[in-house]
Amino acid sequence: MLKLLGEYPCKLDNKGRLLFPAKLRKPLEEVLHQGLVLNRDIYTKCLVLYPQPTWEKISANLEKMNPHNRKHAEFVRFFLNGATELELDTVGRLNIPSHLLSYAEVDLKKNNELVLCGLGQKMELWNKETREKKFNAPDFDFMTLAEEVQNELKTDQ
Amino acid sequence: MLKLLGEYPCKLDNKGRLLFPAKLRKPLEEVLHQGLVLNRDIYTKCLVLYPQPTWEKISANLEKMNPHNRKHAEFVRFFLNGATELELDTVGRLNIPSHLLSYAEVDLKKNNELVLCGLGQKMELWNKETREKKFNAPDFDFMTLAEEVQNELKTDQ
DNA sequence: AGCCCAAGTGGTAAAAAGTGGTAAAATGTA
DNA sequence: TACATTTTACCACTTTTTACCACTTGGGCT
Repeated sequence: MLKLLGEYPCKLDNKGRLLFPAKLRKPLEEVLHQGLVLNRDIYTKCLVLYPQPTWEKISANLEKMNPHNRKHAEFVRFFLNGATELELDTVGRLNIPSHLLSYAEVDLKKNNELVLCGLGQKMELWNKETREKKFNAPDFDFMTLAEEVQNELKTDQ
Repeated sequence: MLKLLGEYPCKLDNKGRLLFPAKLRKPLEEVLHQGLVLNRDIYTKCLVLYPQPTWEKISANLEKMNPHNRKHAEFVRFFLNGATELELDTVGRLNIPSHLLSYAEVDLKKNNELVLCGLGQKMELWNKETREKKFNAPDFDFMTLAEEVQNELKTDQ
């Protein structure tokens, strides 16, 4: 069972390739040869990186959608459009398609600093700047969020 | 059953590694080989160090969250991002990621004195200075806090 | 078609950072 | 005081990262 945790700074080289952090390679050893799938995040301007086993669960869910329901079809279309299969090259670099980079607000000319974050079964890839802005934004109040979520959980039970 | 108690001063070496206090190693003997998880505290600028068994309880709660509820997703994102699995090296040192150090207001260049506190099933790691300021702050009134908490407990029951 | 340029790919070497360990100093204990 | 443990400071080694370089491929132009 994968449990990816933590934040890892990483950079793009001048050709737009991401050097995958060594520390994240270790917990992924088992599954890395099966490849990775990179996709847009649905709700925020970041990318999601799925190890193949996790991606398979996601796909399985998509299969359940009804292709004759227009909403469902539309969702699947959008969702699958961004997804790309990737592999680390021999040196441990990921070649990220430019349309995904731009979705994550990365402009190679301006900044090349990203953050890769573990989220259990998957990872998120953020533009460092975007991420910092998000967490430092005046309306981002983690404490209140935490309280609310905890209370919802309690009453759910 | 773990019951970690007490305050232990400790220091970072020049590489940012924390020398784990010998006195805390003993009560943890049983679980130390299973590893530790370090995370940001939700409500204050300190870090929380969970022995693996405690962390598992926490994770189990996170699993209950609904990934399609944006609030829940946001909470999980922020919470898991900070968490990192750690192990003591052969000499008993903990390698703390720099983004966690800075969350706890530790700047390696300026100060390297921390305090590790036992809190039953978990531990807290504080910047010594931050902690002293907190407890000495004029608006920190432990007696009143205690009264309030006790009363809330009574009415809850 | 042949040539040239640009972009993409794969790789290497040097620099930097991280890791593991040891020896000496300091502290605590019998 | 002498001993044992803990902590500090430092060193050497390994790994990771950075910055380059060179080769291939494909497209456009003459």
